[in-house]
Amino acid sequence: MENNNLENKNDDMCEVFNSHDDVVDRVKERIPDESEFAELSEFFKIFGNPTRLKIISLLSIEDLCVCDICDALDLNQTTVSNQLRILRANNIVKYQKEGKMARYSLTDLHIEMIYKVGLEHILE
Amino acid sequence: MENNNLENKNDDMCEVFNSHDDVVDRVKERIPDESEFAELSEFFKIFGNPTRLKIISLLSIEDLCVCDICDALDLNQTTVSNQLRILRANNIVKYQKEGKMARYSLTDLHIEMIYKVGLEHILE
DNA sequence: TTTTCATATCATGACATCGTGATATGTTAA
DNA sequence: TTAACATATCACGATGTCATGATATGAAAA
Repeated sequence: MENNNLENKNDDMCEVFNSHDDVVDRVKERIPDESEFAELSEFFKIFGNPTRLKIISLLSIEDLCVCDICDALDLNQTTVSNQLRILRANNIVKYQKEGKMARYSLTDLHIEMIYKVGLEHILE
Repeated sequence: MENNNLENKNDDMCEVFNSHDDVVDRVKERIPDESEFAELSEFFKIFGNPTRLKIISLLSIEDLCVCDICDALDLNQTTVSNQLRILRANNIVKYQKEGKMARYSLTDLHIEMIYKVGLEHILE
């Protein structure tokens, strides 16, 4: 079917090599589905903000309470709290209450890996 | 200086343990500077879009020309070309011209690693 | 109880990003 | 040449995200 040289696609691009249909069919089978790309892009969006990256960076060194994060980054409490909420909602940080304090930490090693590989990439 | 019990910070948070000043000083020293966070967040922003992730996903399987990407993802050419430009500008894909075609590939293994660790994270 | 402190949530205006139509560029074929 | 094709760029309206001020919650101290 794919080498039928009169069989056309909807659009009119790239008919130069008819092997392309094979390539396209082959790679289409091997990628995740729509909903996984949606979820994954939401996940990576979280890393796309300097404030959140700073928080991730701090927590990759040690667990901290909200006020220490504010202090270390010189950011106001609303900003930090809002970003922590987003980080929490996306399963990137977790926390435990200790009296009136909330001690935050990274959810798992994936987070640290992604952060570090990214940093390596831009520094090379 | 940091244990002076009358020395206050600008805001009035978290004076419960005076050990916190030490913690803050310690972690502050170990994080990248402002410009690196800015650059890194721009880098990760690129992963925060499903269309770009799909392109990255395809190219992690094999190198492809623009029209094959359009075809495999069922996206119009403008969309793909625009996203490829962004991917190129952020050093995530590279390409070589072959006649009128442009064959795209991932810049390096960092990209594939980040993509795959992210996928692993959301699938667990 | 009242106050203070640590943190969370809500609302909002400034700004960024998305997909896409229109159009340009550059290459090959006729 | 001219036509067809593969790809790139521009412009723009719709939508999303950001930091922050105002305010709420809830725990411990007074």
